[in-house]
Amino acid sequence: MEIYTVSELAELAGISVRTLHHYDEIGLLRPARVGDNRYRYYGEEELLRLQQILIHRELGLSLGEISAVLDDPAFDRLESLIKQRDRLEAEAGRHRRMLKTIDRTIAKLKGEKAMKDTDLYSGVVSPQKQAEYESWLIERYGENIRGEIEANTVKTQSMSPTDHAGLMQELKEIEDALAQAMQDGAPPQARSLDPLIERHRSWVARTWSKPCTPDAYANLANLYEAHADFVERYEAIAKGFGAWLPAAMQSWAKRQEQTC
Amino acid sequence: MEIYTVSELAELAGISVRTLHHYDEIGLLRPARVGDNRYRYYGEEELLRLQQILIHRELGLSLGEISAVLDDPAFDRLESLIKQRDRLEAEAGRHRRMLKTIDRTIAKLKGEKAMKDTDLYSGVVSPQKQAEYESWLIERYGENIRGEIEANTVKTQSMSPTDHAGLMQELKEIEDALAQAMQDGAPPQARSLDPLIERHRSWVARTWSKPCTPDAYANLANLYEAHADFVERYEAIAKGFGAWLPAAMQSWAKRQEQTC
DNA sequence: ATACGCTCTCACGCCGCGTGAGGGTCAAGC
DNA sequence: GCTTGACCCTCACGCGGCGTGAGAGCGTAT
Repeated sequence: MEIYTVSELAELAGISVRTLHHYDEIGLLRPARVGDNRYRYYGEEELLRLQQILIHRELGLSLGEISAVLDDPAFDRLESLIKQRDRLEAEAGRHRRMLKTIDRTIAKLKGEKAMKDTDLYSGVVSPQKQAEYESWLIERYGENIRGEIEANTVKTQSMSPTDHAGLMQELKEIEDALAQAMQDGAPPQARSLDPLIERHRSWVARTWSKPCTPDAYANLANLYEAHADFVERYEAIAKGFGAWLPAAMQSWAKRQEQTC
Repeated sequence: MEIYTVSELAELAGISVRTLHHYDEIGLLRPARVGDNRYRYYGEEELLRLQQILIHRELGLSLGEISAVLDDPAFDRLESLIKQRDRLEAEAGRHRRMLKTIDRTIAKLKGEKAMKDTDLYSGVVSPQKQAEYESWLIERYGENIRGEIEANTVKTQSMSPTDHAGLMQELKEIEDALAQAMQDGAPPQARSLDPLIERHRSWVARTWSKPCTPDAYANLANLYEAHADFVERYEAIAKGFGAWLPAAMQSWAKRQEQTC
């Protein structure tokens, strides 16, 4: 059994002694033993836990989240990874929008184009703020549906035509596949739909700049169901699809929550 | 000429009023005018400056750095924007790579769950651990190492159980011999180890589909040293082997490079 | 007049530690 | 046994980038 002092473990892991003290303070990584002299001693197990901590830290989790994750006996690595994936995708989307914004700003500086003030900020806004804004929208879709649509168009306008077309093409493919499934007689609750619904959710996650949780996804389904514009749009794809799709989405979301 | 109050500008930019106050406090973004009532009023110019600030902030500059950059009289907006664009693209690339890595890890974890019943033989590390390990590796050591990992796992996965078992048997023999040498008191730098180390390198070369140069071999040693799974694995063979083996590998690699 | 929303200025709190200050502990050498 | 120097400890403040009140003034509509 190997035993490490603070500085040994710190050097091994490439972190500072202070960091180990801190992790002890907040109960994230306790020493295996503490001597009479109050020296901290760590063993193999703590080394492994520290590795886990550092991995999650690199992926951008806060220390609180990490300790929750690691101390959850039913810690699901898969779920955790999927969460990370959604975060990354949202980030990537933000980056794409920022790129477009910068390009347009460059164009403006060169005097080639005029730009509206609101356009200056598309993509530049902080992720938290935008996330807040969007979840707010979804919570209150009923009264603010126009705002939502407006925000959406502003957003998509800030994309290049080719990007936008590609995104729409992808959405169309997913929707067509879902409509086909419906026409083949699949009930909205069918588990066989899961891969398609997952693709759909993933697409949505990319256009939002916040993680699309099952909960949020279910809210989106409600929105689809409640608003005539959306119903119309989906009915145009296939008869009954305007009701079937939200049902499928809600069914999927429910199952996700149950398995949590 | 447009004039904005704090809350107007904040909403436009997707930031908080407090943030504008803060930027005023630290002199990063001063209002165009301040009324008798001490209200802050911003104009077009401030709007543009705020955009610059937010872009730079997104790119990870501190507010101090941003103000230094923006207040440099030789500051060229166009040039700066182009630089930011480049950095942004690099960031986006990193994100894409991380996404891929996570996807691969997810795929593997899902495969593992589905095939849990058909758990034929245990490899070097459990596939679950390995999946996690790979994403960590790529985070730490970059994209270039991915090819090697990929080739490695693909190869071992595509092998018949008997072949795989044979390979593992051979590896075990080499490692046991090395561990024996260590326990007999050989320091990692001993030249007498060369034949064994060469056998080891040769084994590695066979499992990689890429040439295993001394340099690559030294990198592998670093990995062995850095990751707890490997350390654990080698410590299980013999106490201290987890540190000794990488040292021996590195020593060998160093000598190879000198003789070149 | 009064109510409501916007604005202001303090001023403390949060995270993830860095960076001392001030003092004990341990092994080695004189 | 005594010093030296390298460790270790516990406070405790500081930083950056704001969030989040509290308490008070301003502006406009009814």
